[in-house]
Amino acid sequence: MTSAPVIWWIRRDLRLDDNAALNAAIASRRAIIPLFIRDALVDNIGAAAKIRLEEGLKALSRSLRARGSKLILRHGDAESVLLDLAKKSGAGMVVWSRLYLPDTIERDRGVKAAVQAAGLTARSYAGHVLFEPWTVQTGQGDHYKVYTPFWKAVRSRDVVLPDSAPDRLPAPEHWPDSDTLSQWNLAAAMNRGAGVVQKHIAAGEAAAYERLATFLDDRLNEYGIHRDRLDRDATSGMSDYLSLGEISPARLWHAARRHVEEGCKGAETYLKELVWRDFAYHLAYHTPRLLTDNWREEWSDFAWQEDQRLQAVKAWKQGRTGVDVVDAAMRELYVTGRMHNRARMIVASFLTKNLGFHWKIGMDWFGDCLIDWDPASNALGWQWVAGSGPDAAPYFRIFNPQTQAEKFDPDGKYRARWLAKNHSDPSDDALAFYDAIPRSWNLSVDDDPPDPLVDLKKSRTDALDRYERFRNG
DNA sequence: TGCTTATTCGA
DNA sequence: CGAATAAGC
Repeated sequence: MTSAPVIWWIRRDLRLDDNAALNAAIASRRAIIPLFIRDALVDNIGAAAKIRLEEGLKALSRSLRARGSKLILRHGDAESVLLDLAKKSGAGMVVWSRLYLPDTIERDRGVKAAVQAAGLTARSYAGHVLFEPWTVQTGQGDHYKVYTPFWKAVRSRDVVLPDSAPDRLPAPEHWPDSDTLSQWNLAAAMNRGAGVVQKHIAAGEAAAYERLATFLDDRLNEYGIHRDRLDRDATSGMSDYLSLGEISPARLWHAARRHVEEGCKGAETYLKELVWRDFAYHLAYHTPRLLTDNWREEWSDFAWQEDQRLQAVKAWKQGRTGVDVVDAAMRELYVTGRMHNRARMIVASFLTKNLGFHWKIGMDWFGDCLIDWDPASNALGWQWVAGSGPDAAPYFRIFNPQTQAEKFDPDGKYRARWLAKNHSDPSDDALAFYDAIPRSWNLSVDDDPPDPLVDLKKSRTDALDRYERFRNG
């Protein structure tokens, strides 16, 4: 290859399959320099997400090597890194997959302008979502604010059929310098046993497809029935792969659509869940305050609990609320970096309703602990539960954790798995929590089980009273 | 993608 | 008298 190389700027598309930016680079018949930049936006992600990113980068790096290529790592301001690398490598073009959150849009706009001003070609491509936010509109030309009409608007749409991964990526004559992952030490952000979370991660495209195949073969048919069960492995498990783009939503869409056509019962339900992710991006794009503030602006008057009860927040984070299903879920989060979707709703309702704390407190904790961290989905989820978001229920919904546990963990298996209490022989997972926590928490497996932080009945009526006061101004 | 209370149903 | 159902939040 003698012509100027093209830089494939990798951000949240750690995949070779179905990657329009990569395919454009290949179509250009130039040498490709795969580049990941650790910039301020990367530095800002949570501790668990950083560990997950490190594992994802390792997997991508291996996969690139197997195809005669190499992952180049650089840190610093994206614009300067790109311009510097382009200059030193003689690259004439930069390609990337588009992202849709305000901070990434702002960064990418600046980068595109700077790259073009330097005389290079900059091209961006779709792929992180199924439907780019500006492509879904109501009859009035507005954006959708309620899920069901959004779903109806997109359910029959065509999604471009994914391209498969290239066998080889043309390499440049000289590889530019690269940082190393050990230099970056992304795990250092975690002030606790990173190894515990790491053990639960299976990063990379190959792992994603393995999990997907199992899901499609063994679980999709019953997905509609079992997906809410805390005590079963009945969910897709695709969220962390989607978060880093190790699998494309289009790939999942087509897999599920094929199963719908084959009469698979749960496939439609799964498609709906996949489209919720798009809906979240869509709303975050059109109303960015979704990510940081109450989507319903009148909620700024809501009387959240004040700081004097922060002990309760601490207990929530540490899985010591004394409400078993809540504590089990919070420990699952801390140990694995994941939490069952149904459990996310239960703990969110408990924090925002029973304890009365602002949803942002919970969202920030999720941001620090989740390996599948996705700002749009999380903001939508937390605001949906709190009641401050779009598509809210016409009533003030308060989950009863006890009822939820009986419905979705009828034999108590989920609770027993994550809680050591009342068991002479606690599970490995329950014990792992004590390896994962920082010493400063000062907790021991021999501690007495905590008393319930609040009475469920009273905290419910208190929450309803707060809501009534808010509604009546 | 809920919960509670009141009411009806059916043994 | 417990289970199913309906209404209202």
